Amino acid sequence: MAITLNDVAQRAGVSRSAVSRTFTDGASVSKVMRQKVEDAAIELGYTPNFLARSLTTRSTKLIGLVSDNFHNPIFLEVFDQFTRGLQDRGLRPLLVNLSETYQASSSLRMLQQYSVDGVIVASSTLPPEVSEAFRSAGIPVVNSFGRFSLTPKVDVVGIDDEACGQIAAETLLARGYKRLAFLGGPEPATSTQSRLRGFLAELQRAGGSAPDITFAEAYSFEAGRAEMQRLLRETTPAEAYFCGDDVLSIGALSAIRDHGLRVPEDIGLIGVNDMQMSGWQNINLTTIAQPFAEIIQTSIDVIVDMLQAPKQPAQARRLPCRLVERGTLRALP
Amino acid sequence: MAITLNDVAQRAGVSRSAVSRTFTDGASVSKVMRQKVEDAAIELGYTPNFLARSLTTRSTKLIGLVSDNFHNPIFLEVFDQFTRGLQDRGLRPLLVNLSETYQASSSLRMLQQYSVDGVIVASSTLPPEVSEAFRSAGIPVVNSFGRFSLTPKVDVVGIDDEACGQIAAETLLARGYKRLAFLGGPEPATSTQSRLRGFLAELQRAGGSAPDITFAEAYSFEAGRAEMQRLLRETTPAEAYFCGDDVLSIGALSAIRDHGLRVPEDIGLIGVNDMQMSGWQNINLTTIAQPFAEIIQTSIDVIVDMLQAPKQPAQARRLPCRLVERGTLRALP
DNA sequence: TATAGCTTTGCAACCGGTTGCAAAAAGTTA
DNA sequence: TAACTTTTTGCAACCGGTTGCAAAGCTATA
Repeated sequence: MAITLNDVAQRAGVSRSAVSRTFTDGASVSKVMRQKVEDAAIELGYTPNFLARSLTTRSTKLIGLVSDNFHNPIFLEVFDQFTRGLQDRGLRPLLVNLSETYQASSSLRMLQQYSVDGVIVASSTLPPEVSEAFRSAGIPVVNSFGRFSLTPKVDVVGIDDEACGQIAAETLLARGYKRLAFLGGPEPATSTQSRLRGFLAELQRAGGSAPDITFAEAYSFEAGRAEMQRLLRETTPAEAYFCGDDVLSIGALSAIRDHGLRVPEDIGLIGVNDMQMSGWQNINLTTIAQPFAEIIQTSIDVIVDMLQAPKQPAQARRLPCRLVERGTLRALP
Repeated sequence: MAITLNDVAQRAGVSRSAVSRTFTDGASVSKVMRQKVEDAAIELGYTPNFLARSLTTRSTKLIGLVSDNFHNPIFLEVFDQFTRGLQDRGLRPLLVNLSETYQASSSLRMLQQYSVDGVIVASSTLPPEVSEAFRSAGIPVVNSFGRFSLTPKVDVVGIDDEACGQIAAETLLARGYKRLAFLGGPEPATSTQSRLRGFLAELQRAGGSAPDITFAEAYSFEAGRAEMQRLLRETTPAEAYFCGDDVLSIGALSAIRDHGLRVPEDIGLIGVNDMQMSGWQNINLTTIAQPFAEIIQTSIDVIVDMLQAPKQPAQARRLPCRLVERGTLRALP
């Protein structure tokens, strides 16, 4: 069915090697030979088979892109940028959806079977063991949006969660808020814990009073809304909430407004992520932006470097966040 | 580096074929042979190389998943379901982002080079030529969310756009709206045109008056907002708008509210899609739901069937939409 | 126990490429 | 033109598997 090297060789009246060399850059072929081969190839509509090639070259240009986050709208932007970035470098994303029905271990075996050149684990919630399994199987791996560590077992590119908490505290204090609260993402997540730590540290440093601390069940609208509803029902609300992420904030926002209170007049909110939707005028959320583009670009750079020179010591990179001021906090005095 | 068939054969003291047969179902191996091989395989940590296998079996289990829609939040749900559905059937999605920088033709060549078993084009906006190119290259292809045709060149699974327009008209008329308007997606898209056709036909049938007709630049919040702002500025607004999709509706909604008007009291809105966000309480959009799960499931079924029995005549499937009533239309009288 | 029939196994060729090596061709220099 | 380099080319082995075929091993039957 498909046209192969042999067909082209025969057609052009040359050896198989000649054809192969024409399609491998850096190989030695004379002008006239190249011409003959290319003519035949075009005539037959030949394209080399990458997978057959990979058997000898040991490079498939396939990159496993594994994630468990197919619900937070921010990840559509993430996938967009990853796929484009990889494509631009001639790499192909093999997408793995690590939902509960699909075991992490079987994804390792699967990606091994497809001889992926590397793996990008794009998730802030998957346990580090997932990434580590790839590394110990000898597959280059980078954990995007992973947690920072001074002694990482795997390359990590993420944000500085503590600094993020610190920015939140600074921002809220600067606007004169006194009774603050932390409405975190899932409690066990270390990103949640790190942000809380940075938040508390800055409050203490600046002499602010201790905040209320609660956690939502998940990074989702419903979870944010439910937790805020509970808070409004069962507690005296704080003046301002530092929320685990934007989608959580939007859930909280809807609960507050439904409860008849106004944002930012009665309650202030600040999120994390700066997803596209947060800039929509009907949401207009003040938030701490993650540098998505840089994280993704860096992750790809790291993987590409590993393809050339494998097994450097693992390194964790922290990229800075920045405040994006919109309409859910009162103005600076 | 990696463990191969040879290593296992040697370890187990059997022929290469024996090992191969142990790992191909339906092949003939005795119990004791299987035991020997499996022991050796486990000992060495062997997994067969799918790509080498594909060379002879002519099946990679790779499915190209190509889309150009990495901005509409609905597509995260789409990717989620596609990846899971494919995984469940042992297929692997090779993701292709067909943004403008990446030519459709080069994606065909690329997917050919990787010998994908089939291709799913998940897009309502890509021209049919994209899918057709795959088919004429002999690659099984299905166009999900594509436009219906009585004589399709390619298998299509989508919604009945005309029926969708009809539902919108019926719904608005039933609620007593008189001055209706159509705020479509990009004008050239045939889905837009079909919905408009269905909308107009039903209005005419029911004796409604002719609606205002305008189009947004894209399926995006900004485009919906901009177009609605223009309408509010330059025209007398209609009583209710049938919008091209949900994200467009949300943009329009924000423009209306910013303009000091209320929804649904002053202006009614109905969208298309029923994305998750449309159910959020702070949006609460009345909309016409696309049966995403069914479209995706059917698309996968179609592709899987084609893998078994290639080259049936192409068929276009239309799945029904249904109204989801929320809060952006006034109640039934 | 000999024979027929079925199952299991190994050999060797093949899938579609790449690549080391040596022979052939082309280009230099004297 | 001869001798020496350098470049180009084809051969054959290899990448990691599968598979048709025939030989070997078993089981069942007479």
